[in-house]
Amino acid sequence: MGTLSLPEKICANRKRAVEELIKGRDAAAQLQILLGKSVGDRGPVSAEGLVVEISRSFSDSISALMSSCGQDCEVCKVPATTQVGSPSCGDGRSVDSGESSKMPAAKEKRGCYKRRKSTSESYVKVSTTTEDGHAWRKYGQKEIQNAQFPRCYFRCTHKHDQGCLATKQVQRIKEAPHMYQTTYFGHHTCRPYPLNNHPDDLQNPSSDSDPVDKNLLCFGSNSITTDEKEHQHQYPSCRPSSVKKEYCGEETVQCNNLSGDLPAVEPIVWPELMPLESPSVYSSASTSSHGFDMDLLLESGDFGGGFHFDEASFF
DNA sequence: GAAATTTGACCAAG
DNA sequence: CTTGGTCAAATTTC
Repeated sequence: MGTLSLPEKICANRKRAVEELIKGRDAAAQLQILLGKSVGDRGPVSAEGLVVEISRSFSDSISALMSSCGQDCEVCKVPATTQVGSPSCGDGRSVDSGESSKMPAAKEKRGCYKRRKSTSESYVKVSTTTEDGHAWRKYGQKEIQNAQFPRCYFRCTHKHDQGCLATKQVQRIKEAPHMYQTTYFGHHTCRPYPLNNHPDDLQNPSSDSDPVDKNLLCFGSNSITTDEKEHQHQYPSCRPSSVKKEYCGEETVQCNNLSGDLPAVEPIVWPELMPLESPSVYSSASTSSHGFDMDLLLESGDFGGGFHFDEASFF
């Protein structure tokens, strides 16, 4: 250490990151294929092993990238374009007063908002459930081109009473209809529910807890540090008591209390997320390697319930 | 009656 | 022009 100049060190780290990402990608592709097979048809490679490999590769690459740039590294900053929580997104209403000048009377018109840029701060979670411990309110649904299932749009229930701008989009995955891809935008600034209000729960978010954190990879939002993520998910309620109707299902993964006795994998299913047509024919994995992109699939059911995903292996 | 969901319309981005 | 994200009135649920 110390023998390399800074540019050399950055280059080396970058190379390492690329290698790790490639491995991760390949492992993810294999896992994707595996998940498309029946349980008894897995061949020599176990899904469990692949997940571990994926996790390790991604965390290695992340750490490599993190270590290769200082805090001022431009690459690691949030894209300057859109920042969730800014007046231009989250809630489209509060949009862009400059542009509203061409609007008659702001509030009269519907759809007066600015569309979120794809580069805005977001992260994706793929799970058999859409439960995440927060209370959401559905505000829209849309048929998406080339998607078998409609996409549902949710915003934080506390948008109005607490001004929480968090939103999410839920879409069933065409290649795996029992899985949901949930894209989160913005941070929860609300205090969801005083359920069991353990002060520890509120003040010590690191108490491992967050079902989301354990399983998601953050993309696009390079600005979300671990601390921020912990803050943003500091209410790790795994219990449906905190949830409204939309959380009638069960948590299948990543609860802090899921030590062993996992519930049967039975995803929450909104009727509107049901297939528009029978998903009897899955697309071949080769056509969809981009569909999952970097999303990490973790389904407890595939791990026989005994597999505990260790956060430590992640970061 | 209040709160949540549904659904058609509106509008911006591409 | 097409597609996707959001709004808000109407409807449903509790």
